[in-house]
Amino acid sequence: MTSPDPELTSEPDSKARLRLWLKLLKVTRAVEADLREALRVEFASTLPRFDVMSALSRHAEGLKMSELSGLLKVSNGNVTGIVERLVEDGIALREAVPGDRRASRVRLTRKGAEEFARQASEHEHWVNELLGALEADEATAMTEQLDRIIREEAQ
Amino acid sequence: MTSPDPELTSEPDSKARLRLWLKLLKVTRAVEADLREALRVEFASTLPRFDVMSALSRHAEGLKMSELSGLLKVSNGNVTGIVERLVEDGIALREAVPGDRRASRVRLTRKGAEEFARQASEHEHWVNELLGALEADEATAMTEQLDRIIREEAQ
DNA sequence: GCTTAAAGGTTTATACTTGAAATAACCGGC
DNA sequence: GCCGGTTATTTCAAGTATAAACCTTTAAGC
Repeated sequence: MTSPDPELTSEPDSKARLRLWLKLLKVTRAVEADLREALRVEFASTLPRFDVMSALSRHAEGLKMSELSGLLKVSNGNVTGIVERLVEDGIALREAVPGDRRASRVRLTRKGAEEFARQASEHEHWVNELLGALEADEATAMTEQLDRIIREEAQ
Repeated sequence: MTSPDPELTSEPDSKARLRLWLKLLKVTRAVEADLREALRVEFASTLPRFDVMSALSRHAEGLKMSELSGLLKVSNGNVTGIVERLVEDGIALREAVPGDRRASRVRLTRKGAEEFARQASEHEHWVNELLGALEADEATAMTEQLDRIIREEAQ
């Protein structure tokens, strides 16, 4: 178990980070796939819809389209279609913004809020199972490390 | 800094895992967005194409469509379209599998292999910068923790 | 040989995603 | 009041993604 000769084995740190990236991608995709499947089976819904509903539920007063796309970090044109379908399904509604005829404010309907409450509860349960390999304190520590990546990038 | 009264503050572990999941998603999406942008600007390519090329480069003998979709964990019909475009661009080619007229084997052309070599080198460099907030040993430790999630899930 | 089941792929319908272009409304100065 | 630039949003084209239906081909029983 001696430390190997650095001259012979020194591997650039970039390899360790590359492996981490590939593993991050793998975990995220695997968990996403499970969540998507669960949403589909249990609620006949999708992950993007859940994400939009989640953002709206945290802002009962409603969000402008651009605020929504900003929060979710997706393109502007993207939310147009998702909100469109949510409105068709009676989950969300759009209201005019007084004083600005360009913008509209999106918020959950009562039905949408109730529906999200049900889904969010199940969602938390699913995530808890999927990430159950980590103890709560490990999860918290990893969250903080990941936060450093976010902050470094933001600059 | 005393430990708070558990009766009042005890928060289920599921909240810690949920926060971790949201952060995982945030980091992965942020890094993916940067990599996609870089691939687009530098090589006029996309992440899915890079992923397929990467898988093919690790299997010079070629891969069947189903092997490819299995490795990348994407749907079967998905790779059909991506490979189609790679073939159009002279990056990949399909050959018949002797003894099985259903299957075909996909592999990189010489041009494709050269192109991938260039892209992979840059890719590693980008990832190294994007995850630079973590030291190599931290990255390695996190990779192992993530691996536990994968293994638990696989059961 | 014939039937049936399974495997390998493509096609289809639908949804999500991006970046870029288009549309419309606002806002400042003049 | 008009002009030019900015802002809010939608539309568009192309690509990515899934699940489900479908078509061949292969393999297994009998």
